Amino acid sequence: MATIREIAEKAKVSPGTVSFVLNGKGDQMRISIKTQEKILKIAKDLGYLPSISARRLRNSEAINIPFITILWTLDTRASLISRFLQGLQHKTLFKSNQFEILIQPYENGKLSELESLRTGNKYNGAIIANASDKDLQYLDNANLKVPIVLYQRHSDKYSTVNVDSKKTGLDVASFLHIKGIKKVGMVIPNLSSQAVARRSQGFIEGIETLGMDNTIIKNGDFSEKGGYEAMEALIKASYPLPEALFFLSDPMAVGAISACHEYGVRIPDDLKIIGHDNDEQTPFTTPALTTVHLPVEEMANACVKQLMGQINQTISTPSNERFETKIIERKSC
Amino acid sequence: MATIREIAEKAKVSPGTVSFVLNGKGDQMRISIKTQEKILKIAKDLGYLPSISARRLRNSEAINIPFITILWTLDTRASLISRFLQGLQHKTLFKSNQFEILIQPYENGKLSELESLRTGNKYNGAIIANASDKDLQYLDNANLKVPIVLYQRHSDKYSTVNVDSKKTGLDVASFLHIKGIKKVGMVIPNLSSQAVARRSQGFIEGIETLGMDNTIIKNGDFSEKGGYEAMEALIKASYPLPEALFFLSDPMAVGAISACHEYGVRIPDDLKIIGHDNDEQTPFTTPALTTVHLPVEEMANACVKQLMGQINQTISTPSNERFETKIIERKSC
DNA sequence: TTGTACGCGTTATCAT
DNA sequence: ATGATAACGCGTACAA
Repeated sequence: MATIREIAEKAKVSPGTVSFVLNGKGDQMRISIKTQEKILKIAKDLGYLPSISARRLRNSEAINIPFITILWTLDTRASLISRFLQGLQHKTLFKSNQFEILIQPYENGKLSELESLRTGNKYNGAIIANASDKDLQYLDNANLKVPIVLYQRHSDKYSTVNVDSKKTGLDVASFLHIKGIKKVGMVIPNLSSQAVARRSQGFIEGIETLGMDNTIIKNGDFSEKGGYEAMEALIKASYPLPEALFFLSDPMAVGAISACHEYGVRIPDDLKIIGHDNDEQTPFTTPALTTVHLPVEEMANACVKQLMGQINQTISTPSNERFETKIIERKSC
Repeated sequence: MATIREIAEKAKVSPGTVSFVLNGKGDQMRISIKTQEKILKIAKDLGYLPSISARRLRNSEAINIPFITILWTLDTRASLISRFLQGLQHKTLFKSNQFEILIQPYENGKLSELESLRTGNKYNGAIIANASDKDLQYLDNANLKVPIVLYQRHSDKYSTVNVDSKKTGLDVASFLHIKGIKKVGMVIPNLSSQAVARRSQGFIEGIETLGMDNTIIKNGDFSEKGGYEAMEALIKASYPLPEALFFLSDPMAVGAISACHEYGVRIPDDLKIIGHDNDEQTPFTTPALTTVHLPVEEMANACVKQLMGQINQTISTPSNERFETKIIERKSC
């Protein structure tokens, strides 16, 4: 709140003197001890906070490096952000110092409350990681000042980096069909997500086209715990288990495997399980988890490249970059 | 690189006009279409990048909010950063908008190359997540302009948020001793980390004091893969397995469990396993992993609070805040 | 020690 | 109808 000029006024010295003292150059500039102490005390009393913006503005003999922000919701799966950042580590994107990364959390559905997207006074571009349908609707009507890239979402207005989630669902259905499976199920985390919705839709469509039986289970939590509880409920229910279950996130599948061990359900003999994401831990479950590889790291890279292109004005029309998912067959299915 | 004034010069208009046009207020301000197009073209040709610093400086009728940066090495375990950020989500730290989070990666051992710690022109304070011994040595002699907090490290010069890693090692040794175990082993990731070194040291000391046998295995990788490979090598070696193994990270323990299943080593009957961190997945391994709970989330909070205190100048002397680890007993040991 | 110009974008006031 | 001028925000550094 307090500025150097305010401090200068109170201390009856010039702004320059205050700057020198606060930067530890007091002795070097031969400012008297008394003055220095006075200045330091006033700064402390006023809770002086140096303005980074002013410093940057002034000191930037260096180049003006763009700020990129990652907008992610507080309920985003933890592993996403870490894989996302890991993706940026490679390809020397980070090391090249072409941009700075800012993390901006926001509440699901409240993207509209983020003034900074409209004023553009916090970053040069934004990657929006997990927009809910409500947020997407806001974006469709909004007039933003900064370029954005949507991760794992579709849009006609903005650039996106995405996979064909519907195709993924179809692929999984087909994968199960080829194995001769007739009765299948899907466990869906209970959240408003375009990707999850399309994946489910594709799966259901595939199931129906291929003439298989389907059970859908909704569960509130995409974590290990959610998967465990969904699996437990299924086991305890009176009707028999399907032959295979598709979990829409790997942590859920991991939780489910645990529940199966607990209740004596053998995988893959009694029940086959397939997850989604190809998280780092999945080759090491018992049995190793068959899952859908989501190229998060590559997509993270693509997001940054897209965004940098827009920021540098070398890209002007929104593009939809699409990556391929791939089923990684291991032991669980 | 290019500024509004440069564009103005080339377009033979005033800076204000350029600003209006680039912000989409051209029509509103009744700037002629031709002028607008000219300005936009020049801006594009020059690759104009708005200076966020200048915007912030100008627009901040709002308060000056401190920037906090998280300095993390490119080889930091991925789960750390995600649990760290998760920790900040709670306690409404994030939501309160008291600060902004910047992510700054750096190469292990090259903290000294980060100019921003000395110039203070990028952030008001830094949390250093995984300083190597070399980095700590640099910090000990350095004269920084911004306050810092060290996570999981000890220092007499700076504030730290830490656990007693040596005590953790002792605790684990004692825990195993109480179970009547005589022959134990420890699998250590091969990296220069104060925390890992102290944990090992405590464990070895405990083992010796309690008169147990010890085997130490060094492995290059703290991931699931590293644990799997270490375990595989142990199983294939000619000498018999110890009764219990202490893995210095949970992912390693998860990998080891997988290897045990693969080779028919029964846990906990043939071999007991204890991990470290209490990562989210550990209750869901088979058998559930006994591990040491590291309160990452609480520590993350403490880091921010410490740092904010220093930034606001309400805290001036470095403090060492210490948290407790706790053994979470499950089925694997 | 002081005075002051500077870095850059914004915007209210003023001028054809 | 079209646009110019200049003050401002805040810390820094050079000349005096």
